[in-house]
Amino acid sequence: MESGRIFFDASASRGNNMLFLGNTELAFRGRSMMSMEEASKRRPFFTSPDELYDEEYYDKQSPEKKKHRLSSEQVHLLEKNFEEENKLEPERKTQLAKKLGLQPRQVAVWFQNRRARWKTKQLERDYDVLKSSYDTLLSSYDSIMKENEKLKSEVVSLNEKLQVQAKEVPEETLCDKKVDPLPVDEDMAPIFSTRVEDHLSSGSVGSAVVDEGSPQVVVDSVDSYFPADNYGGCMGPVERVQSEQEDGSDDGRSYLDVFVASETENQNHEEGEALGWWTNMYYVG
DNA sequence: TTGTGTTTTATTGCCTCC
DNA sequence: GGAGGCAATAAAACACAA
Repeated sequence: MESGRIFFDASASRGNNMLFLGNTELAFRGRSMMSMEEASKRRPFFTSPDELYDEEYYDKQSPEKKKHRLSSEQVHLLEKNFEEENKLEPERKTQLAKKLGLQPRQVAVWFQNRRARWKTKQLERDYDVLKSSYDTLLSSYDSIMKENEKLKSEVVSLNEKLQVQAKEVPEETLCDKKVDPLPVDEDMAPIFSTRVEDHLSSGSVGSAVVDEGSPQVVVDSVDSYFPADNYGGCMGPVERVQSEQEDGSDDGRSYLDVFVASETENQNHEEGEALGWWTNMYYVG
């Protein structure tokens, strides 16, 4: 066990006058609203709890360290306990403190800080998951756009062929049927120009705002930091990311499903279906 | 050795819950 | 109102490059 010294400010412990009883050395300020510098000049370290009120000691010792690093054994045990349960009930706190030779307050502080570190890490992990899903979606979006362009040019060339044929065949042999070219630009533009828009914002569901031309991603991380009750079990307050619960589309799909829809999906769904044009793609990431 | 960035321990203030 | 949680912050301790 490390034999470091502890500088301890009893005024800062919410009224708990914490005297250090473990096997670490202790310094006691025992006074409120005193700066660290001021205090350390006046209240140097005690080498044992017995010396706590030994006024002579003040004159002999000089302040050295003001913070105590826990030993690796202490940290190990704390980590083990944190893994089991990241919150401390009072009883466990007391037991653990006894075991470690620390003040319950120190154990509580350690858990508090540990939770904060865990949360930071979790946010980083969530960000990574979200980003990779977004990247995947973006590349899918690009390939869809290319495919779309290809199909558009196919339609154009087929129309040209149709018109050529119409000119070649005498009018009376057309059985009174007029051949219209497939609409491409004006009429079909809304269908072809697959601008990815928030599928959920139009029509019956949701109201998310998405960058024009940017795909939208909905992601859930299993161990996400974000509490389900606050963020609908989703990643949380990430811009332009919408949870399933928020959008009301509780369809049982994993949030890792990435949704891409053409802007016309809602308003032209029926028309699209009739034409066989509308596309609705799920990408399972 | 020293300057600098990171990690760890601890404090403070505010908030919520009982 | 007290206890406990969290965010923000301070400051010591540590790591490491120059």
